[in-house]
Amino acid sequence: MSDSDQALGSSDKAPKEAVARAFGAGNRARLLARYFETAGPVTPANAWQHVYRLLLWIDRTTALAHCYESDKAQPGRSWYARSLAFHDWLSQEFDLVPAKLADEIDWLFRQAVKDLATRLITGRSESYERQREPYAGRSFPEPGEDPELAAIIRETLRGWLNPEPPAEVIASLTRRIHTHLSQENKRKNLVGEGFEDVIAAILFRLNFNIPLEVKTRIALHDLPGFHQPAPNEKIKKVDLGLIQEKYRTLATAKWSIRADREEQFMSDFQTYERLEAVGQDFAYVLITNEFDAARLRAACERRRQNAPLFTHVVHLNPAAVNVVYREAQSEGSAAVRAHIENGRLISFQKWLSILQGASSDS
DNA sequence: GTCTCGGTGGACATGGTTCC
DNA sequence: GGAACCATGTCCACCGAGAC
Repeated sequence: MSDSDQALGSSDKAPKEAVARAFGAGNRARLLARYFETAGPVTPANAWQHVYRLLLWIDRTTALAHCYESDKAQPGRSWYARSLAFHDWLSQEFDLVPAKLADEIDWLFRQAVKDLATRLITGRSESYERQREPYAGRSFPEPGEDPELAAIIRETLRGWLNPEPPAEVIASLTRRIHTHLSQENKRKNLVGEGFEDVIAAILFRLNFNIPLEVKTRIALHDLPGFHQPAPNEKIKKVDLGLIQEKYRTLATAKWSIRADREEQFMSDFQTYERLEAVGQDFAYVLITNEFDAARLRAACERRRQNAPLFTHVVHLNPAAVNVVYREAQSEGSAAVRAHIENGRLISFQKWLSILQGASSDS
């Protein structure tokens, strides 16, 4: 357990219902409440750090903070240099040596994985034993057994293993390796709705000149001033619905952006516009941690009729984007730098300050 | 002409939630 | 309990530009 784990009280025992869905909304809410109990004050200036401490992770293949797809970030490829720059910048921001950054981020996932491990240990003895009972005594392989991996382990460590470990020890080791690697696949679930939850948790802890109501994953028609959809029409949900007196902000939170998701932005907005019921403006905001210049540029420049599609395009920290592209000469990177400079791509801090009613930098 | 590299986007895997 | 849907990252193929 790292120092930060101890500081944040990770020894709390997870309730059964939370452990049953370690990555579900209930357990996320429980873990977030625990994190913020001891995480210190939340301000617009440090909000991005809380998001990174909770959600950002280390790419296992590069051992660097993740800022782009793993296959593009392998040593020798262009995003490896950018990942190094990002890792270096973040380590400095957190006042850490680069090797220690891993201990200070990814808190939510690491805690959820602990709860998942609890479930696996306690849950296997019941259903697992029942399922295997008809095949008992017939030499069926155990889950996680991997003869090829076992052979690699034996071959690599042959000179250091005397005597050679028993087969069941090697099998136990391969099972642990498989479990460790498969956990990474579960991260997607946490980064998805977890990003919305973390933003909401931060908003709950800030003060606003005009009181702010925050709703996550709310049906559009449950926000004030929007019609119900037609009976045969699917209910439209909003990642984050914010209400300040009569002003409504519909925010879409995407940790990263893909082309297919870009298409959704326009169709979502068209639905919001069509179902708007009171003839008043609403804000449409994109909050992201995307680093790809082309995707950020597209989000900044996308238009509907005669206006930008998004009222604000918000990046967790545009300074990190500048660091990543500091040596890039491409048209896309130049466009993104220009969008940061002219205020089209704003920081999470800036957006929170706008919501607080202090539109100047704070 | 061939190779390498960066950019792009479709297909897919995984797991949570909702609905029936 | 299962199907459908939604979220994400990864895998993979393709394309175009530039170097040789």
